[in-house]
Amino acid sequence: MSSTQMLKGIIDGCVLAIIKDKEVYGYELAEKLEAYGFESFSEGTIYPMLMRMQREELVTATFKKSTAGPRRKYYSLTQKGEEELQQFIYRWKQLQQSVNQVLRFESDD
Amino acid sequence: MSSTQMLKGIIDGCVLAIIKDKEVYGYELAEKLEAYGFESFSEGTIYPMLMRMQREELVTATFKKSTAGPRRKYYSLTQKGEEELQQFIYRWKQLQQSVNQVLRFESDD
DNA sequence: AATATATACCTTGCAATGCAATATAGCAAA
DNA sequence: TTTGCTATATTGCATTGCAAGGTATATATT
Repeated sequence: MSSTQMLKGIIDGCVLAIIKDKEVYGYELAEKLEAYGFESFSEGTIYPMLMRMQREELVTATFKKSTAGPRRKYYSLTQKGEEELQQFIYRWKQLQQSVNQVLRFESDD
Repeated sequence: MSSTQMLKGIIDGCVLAIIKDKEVYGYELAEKLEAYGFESFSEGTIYPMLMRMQREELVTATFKKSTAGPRRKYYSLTQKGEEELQQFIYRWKQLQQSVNQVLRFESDD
């Protein structure tokens, strides 16, 4: 079992939360996630995910010029994206509760 | 994003924790997981997972007779399985911390 | 005996998604 | 020009959750 498997589906919610706070572009997002302690984040994860979210209308995107390199694609949350985020938060709370309950009796030994 | 995607890789650790507490058979495991609040658990998930764990030598299995149906395949944790469980717990704690930080919960657990 | 019900394990085929590797390109400084 | 950082995108693969379907055992009911 790799660490990456644990992330499946969970990153999505975290990305939505970050975007809600402030519009971001992909490259920036990868750096933020790493700062939050999510290890080993590659562009092969970030960009397909953002494009999928755009396709699902959870986010919108606009290109803006950069003074330090090629243009950046900034993502913002849609109403649908906000709703998805709320649902994620609910599910995350439930998951935490269930997992911690299972692990609790294990640590009682 | 479905609820099932969030489970990827996380169920494994929970199953190891349950098995460590007491040897279980697949059918029983499914019921326990449901009791812990993990919804929608099918045998199409449980059995392939247990067989994979056996292949990876995280668990051992022995058949025992049942008085209420066909024989049961009981699973126990190996040393390797215990080590895997400890690693899962560590990763789970880290994941919780990262996600909760992103979501701006204050995690005291 | 035949049928129904609950228990119990397994397989097939599919869908979702994280990610390494790779490609392309803008911009600035040496 | 070359180097290096910035920035987006694509391809192909591996993993794994799960619905659907199959097989088999034991007990109770008809």
